[in-house]
Amino acid sequence: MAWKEFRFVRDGKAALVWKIEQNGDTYRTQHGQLDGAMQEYSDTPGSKGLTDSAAFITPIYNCTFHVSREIRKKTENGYIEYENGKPLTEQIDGIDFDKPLPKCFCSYKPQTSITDVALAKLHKDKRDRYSRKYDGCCHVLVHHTYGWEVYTRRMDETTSRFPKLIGQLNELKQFGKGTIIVGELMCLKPDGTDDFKAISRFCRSIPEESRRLVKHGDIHEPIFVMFDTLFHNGRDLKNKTYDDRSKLLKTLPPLQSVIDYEIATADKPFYKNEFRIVSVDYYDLTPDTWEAFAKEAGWEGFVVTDGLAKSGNKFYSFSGKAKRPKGCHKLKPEFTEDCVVFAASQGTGKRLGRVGALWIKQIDPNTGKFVSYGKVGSGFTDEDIDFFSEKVKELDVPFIKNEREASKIDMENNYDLVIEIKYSERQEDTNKFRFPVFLRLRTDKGPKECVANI
DNA sequence: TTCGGACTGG
DNA sequence: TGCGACGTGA
DNA sequence: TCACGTCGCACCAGTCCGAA
Repeated sequence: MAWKEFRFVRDGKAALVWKIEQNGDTYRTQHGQLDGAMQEYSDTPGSKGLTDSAAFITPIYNCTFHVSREIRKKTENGYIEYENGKPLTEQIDGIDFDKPLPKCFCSYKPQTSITDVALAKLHKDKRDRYSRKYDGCCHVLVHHTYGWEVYTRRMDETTSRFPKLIGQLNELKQFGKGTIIVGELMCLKPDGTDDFKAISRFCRSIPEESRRLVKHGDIHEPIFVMFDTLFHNGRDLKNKTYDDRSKLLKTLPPLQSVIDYEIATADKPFYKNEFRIVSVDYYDLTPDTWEAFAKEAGWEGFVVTDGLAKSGNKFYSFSGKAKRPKGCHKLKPEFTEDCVVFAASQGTGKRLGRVGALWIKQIDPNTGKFVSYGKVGSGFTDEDIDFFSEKVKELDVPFIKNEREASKIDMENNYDLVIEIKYSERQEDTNKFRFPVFLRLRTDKGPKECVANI
């Protein structure tokens, strides 16, 4: 079968090329820059469902499904199909407020970290601005020529979930047509910490169900916390400084000012009024104080931004992927703990035939017994993967696929395999790690020393 | 009723 | 959400 | 040589949907 070719043209840089070819039950992709070296990957998805059942899908049919899904993904990220070096359609590179935003539009994101040196310099120059980082769902508000619309981060139009929000947006005269605002949709617990579960449930349910959840009081009406303005009254703000842009946000009350903890009860909202559009909270912090402050409050962390930074071409993109401009960084407290490996999962793709992830357990301090706290698959180098693939073979560590198989394993049987991981927090009910990352092997520690810090 | 795949969001 | 691998170009 | 950009692979929790 012939290759299908797609390209993504960039300003002042070589175009990106992506090709895909299906051969029976296997497909290959190639990617790289135009006229540059290409990297190749291939996959054989295999069949799906039980043989002889109505749902059985042949390997070839399943492969075709995977291929069309890959093509859809690339198309949604702004790639255009090419034939004989000619584009079949036109690539999107601007915003038309008469139309819905394209799927490939994407706002910038903060960089995942900042070095101590860089942060110290920002502070010394008095350019560091600290805003709280929220744990909600990122959304984009757009004032089209035909009114306000709400979009998810992936540019799915979701306005019908937010009748109240739209009504309130229409009263904000400072944001005219041709405005794009990015922010976080939030639910709060009575103690003021972020309720990610609640907002997640609201955003994932079908719109009618979302509204029903609010009506029945299962979830409070979400609040929208603005953290930046990309376009204002038709003007692109990519060459404005952060301080300039934040003047717009400061025309709204910050989140903290609309909450009254005194009136909060388990089932009663604790907002001072009905208004659900606020600005981020700014804090007067320093490189030495932010971490303790965040841990004490139980918050995700902060975003530190250079007040004089301009984002330029990294302000937004039409590639479906967030750019990370200079001068905007996350500050997240980090936690590390030791865990015992009790099983492994088979890898796929480039980890095929090797270990994909390690299942980890710790001693629950309340019962003194070992409990599974999930698995870790990130943070491994290629050498680490080779090392652990050998090690699990040597120690005869079982391979398992899911939690059900994990529950059949005798947790009190220990392999002498202790690793240190870092994570951002533990999940609320299960105490499993959220975003676990492998750090290093601990040969100096024994299984009995791995007690969960909960 | 239960389970797994597809998908999304972090 | 996280990370590492890889190719490219300053 | 190193920074940057892109890609691919891994995590947990949740909803929806269809099949067993």
